[in-house]
Amino acid sequence: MAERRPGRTPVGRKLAVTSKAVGTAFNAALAEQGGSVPVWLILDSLKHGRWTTQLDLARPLGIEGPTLTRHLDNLEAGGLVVRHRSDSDRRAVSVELTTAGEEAYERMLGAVIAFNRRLQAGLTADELRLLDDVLTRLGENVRT
Amino acid sequence: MAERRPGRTPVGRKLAVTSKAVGTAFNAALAEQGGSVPVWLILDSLKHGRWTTQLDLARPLGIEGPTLTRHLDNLEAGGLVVRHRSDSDRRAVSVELTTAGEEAYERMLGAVIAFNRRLQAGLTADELRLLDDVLTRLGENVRT
DNA sequence: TATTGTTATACTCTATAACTATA
DNA sequence: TATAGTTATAGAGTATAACAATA
Repeated sequence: MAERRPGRTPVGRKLAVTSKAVGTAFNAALAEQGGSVPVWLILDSLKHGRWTTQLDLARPLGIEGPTLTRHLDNLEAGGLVVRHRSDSDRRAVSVELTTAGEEAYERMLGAVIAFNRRLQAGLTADELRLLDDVLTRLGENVRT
Repeated sequence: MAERRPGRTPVGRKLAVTSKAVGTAFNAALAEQGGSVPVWLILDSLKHGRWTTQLDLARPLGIEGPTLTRHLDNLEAGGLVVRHRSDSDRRAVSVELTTAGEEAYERMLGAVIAFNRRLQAGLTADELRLLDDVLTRLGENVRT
């Protein structure tokens, strides 16, 4: 069996456990504003218009089309977004935030900012930069 | 709306998206050996005997008692662990890996080692140390 | 009364396969 | 035939509340 150096957990295990803890806390912070992590990621993408087709939206978030459809169904039922088919290509669907959606987004944004402040407490700018860089490379390393 | 410096995503969002991608890939690697991330974490804890009561096992993994019970039910149904009540305290339950459980653990360990190698590709020892340290502090920052 | 663990129940997020409607 | 999106269906992981057994 592999020996472990004291204080060093295999990075995969560490990332799995930490990200679960952080994700759960992130979800809890968003739940107070009626949101969740995937919902926040979707609203944020809509807000910043970083996409064209729904698959282009889903892919970077690591979800498949039907999962996005389901989230959009819920958001639409909650009155946060509206969908209507495009005129130029009637297969395509345009999704927009409603006024209520914008307001919900802003509330969640407040929770996200507060959460990030708490999460980053005690970390230097250098450490945050390096964390960002390392996470990027980890993501690339597992991309199929 | 908050401006974003180029190349810098809020750490919460980055961690959420990256850990989802890494977690999905980790799960896929374990699934080839009949496992999953939570199952691996549980088997690994059993293997290293780092616990006494089931709650002591569940807590560090970020799950609640009933969730652990469910996983142990599945593991027992699959013949990987056996449970029997302790003689000294008949409320407590002792959980042990069977021979089949040990074998499954070893197969998963191979997958985990290979996965970690892939995950860490291109990262220096210094970067890994810092990542470990930073993840620890992030976990502490969200601990309730 | 407090603790250990289980049962009952239900929720969220997710995916694959098959489908509709366009193109 | 290919593409955009949805519907149908199913599964994994999780939690809260109530419970049983034991201390």
